[in-house]
Amino acid sequence: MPELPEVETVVRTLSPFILGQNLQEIKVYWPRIVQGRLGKAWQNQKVRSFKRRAKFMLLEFDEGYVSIHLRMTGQLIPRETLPSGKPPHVHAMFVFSGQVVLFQDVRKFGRLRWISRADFASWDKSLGQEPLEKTFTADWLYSSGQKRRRILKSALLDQTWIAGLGNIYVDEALFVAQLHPARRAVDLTRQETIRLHKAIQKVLRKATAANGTSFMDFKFLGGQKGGYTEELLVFRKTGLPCPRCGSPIQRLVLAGRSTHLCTVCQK
DNA sequence: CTATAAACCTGCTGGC
DNA sequence: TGCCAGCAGGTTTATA
Repeated sequence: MPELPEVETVVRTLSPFILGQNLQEIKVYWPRIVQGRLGKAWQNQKVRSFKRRAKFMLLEFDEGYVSIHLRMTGQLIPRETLPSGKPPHVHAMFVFSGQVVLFQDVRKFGRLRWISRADFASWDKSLGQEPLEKTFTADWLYSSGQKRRRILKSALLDQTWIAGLGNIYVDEALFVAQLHPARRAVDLTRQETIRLHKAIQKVLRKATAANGTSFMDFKFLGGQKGGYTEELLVFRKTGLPCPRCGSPIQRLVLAGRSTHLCTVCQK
């Protein structure tokens, strides 16, 4: 559920609550959400920054980072004080000096991890380009695409190539670029690659500005929904008319993922 | 390398 | 109305 625009929205809206605070404690109620060991290098340390990288959120401390991944159904919910009990589906609580943030996740797929400064570079290197950064250019997309023989649907979901796209925005970007998801990255012409590059940035920028897409679960600040749900063009629109040509949107399964497209417009 | 499936979890939906 | 198989936006791991 949370892809780049949703994670960005969480970071933006949650930042004022936690920046500059001291993280006193991380209460963990479902240990499997923790990868490796959280240690205590962050304990009673000031939050230096709170940023997004790919679909991860990073709380930066002097000695490293606490990374948070929401996977499918995770949410971070700010509270002024510690709840008296453990609310349903809350598997961790971040206790800051003047704020509490609940990690709630119905499906328990979300993950927390400590990344020391020493490990950060290799962790960062394992992730692909940030699609809204200046380094993400059409030229880069074209040349790196020459090495990708997989179909676009699968390639664009690969976080080691482009970091932050998920099922929703891959379908939306491919529709805007008028490219069929079963095309292979390596087979795209320069013109097509330029279209894809523009489409990815356009879709992600608009979705981020609208606070993301709320399908079933995504909410930020504990209850607010993303506005991009109203702007979706093809995702979960099976049978509805294509916004460009009016023929019905099709659904198929590619790379094991539900895929929505207009077979007339996307070649 | 690429592709596919299964696993991790729970809740919701649709069909019977 | 009630039950149950199937499905869900993510990622990793195993297997072919």
